Amino acid sequence: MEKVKSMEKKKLINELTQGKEFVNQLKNQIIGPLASSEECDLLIGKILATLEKSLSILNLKSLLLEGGINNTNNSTASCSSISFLGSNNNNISPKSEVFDSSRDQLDKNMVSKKRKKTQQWINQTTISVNGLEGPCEDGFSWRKYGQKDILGANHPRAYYRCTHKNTQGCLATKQVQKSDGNSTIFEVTYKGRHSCKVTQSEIFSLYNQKRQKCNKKQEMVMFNSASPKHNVENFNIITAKEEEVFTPFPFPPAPLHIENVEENKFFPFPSPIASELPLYLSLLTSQNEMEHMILQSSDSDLTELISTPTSILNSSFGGEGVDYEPEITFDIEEFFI
DNA sequence: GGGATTTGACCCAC
DNA sequence: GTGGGTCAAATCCC
Repeated sequence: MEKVKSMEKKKLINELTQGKEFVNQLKNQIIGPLASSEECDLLIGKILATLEKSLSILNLKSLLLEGGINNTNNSTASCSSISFLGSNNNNISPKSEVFDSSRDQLDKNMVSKKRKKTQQWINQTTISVNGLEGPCEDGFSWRKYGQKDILGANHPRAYYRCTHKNTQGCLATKQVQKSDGNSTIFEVTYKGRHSCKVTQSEIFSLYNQKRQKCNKKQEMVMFNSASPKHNVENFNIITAKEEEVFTPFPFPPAPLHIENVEENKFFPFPSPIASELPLYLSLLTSQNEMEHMILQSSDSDLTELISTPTSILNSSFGGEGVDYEPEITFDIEEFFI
């Protein structure tokens, strides 16, 4: 058993190390003047493969440790956290085939009599942008389709869906609501996964547009960290995404979030929200730290690392309270297709 | 004029 | 019946 654990750990470290290397290469490709789309595609494929393997290992591990089903640590959606919420409070990895197939296996074994709801993946994030009117763009194109006063909430909740819903049938949606406690904090919940195709050039174009737009509105604090006017307290969102995310990147997340579990390209970070490529890369390079922690950690520590990776991401953002769940997955494809 | 936002009405799960 | 989510017509904005 110990041997298996050790092998697992080594495999994980190896995969993460490879992923990090690929990201660095990709970063150089993107930043470099001679970036070729073919090379970028190749690297992206490699990155996805390594991350997928890593996630598979993590998901299997967490599945074994938590019993697979109802592996909740009740960490849903605390303020300044990014998490996926499964239906019935099952915090299940949205897109992990490994996890889901394993869960299915367990379902078969346990013959759950509970009726399953349609899986819905929520990437909940919190953004705090002092002095700003709202959260920054997350790299996806959203259209507001509704707003509701929520019982017990001081601020209304705004509903957004992907602009490509009609043209491409993209079902990604997000909800944005100001925090009751702190009106400078926006709680963004991503649902569904982006199925729309956004080309790489579109992403960068969008990225630049958003950047300019946000600079105009003094919204892009993340790019103006030197400005004393702006302070991002809990910029969990890597406005990528989202988005989704998720997300998921809402990441995860983006972009991230998700009813379709059929795809197997994941990204272990929150929010599809994720939309700022540099931040993604920054996050990815934090694997170095993760790797370091894993190396130093005992097996139980690894579990803790998975369930409370706050410190890892914190270092990347220089902020506080960035949590993500082990189940969080992110379809990086959404950002690079 | 076309796309985005607003907002009241409607739907549906609980 | 209630509250959250979505629809769609009206309106706004570029």
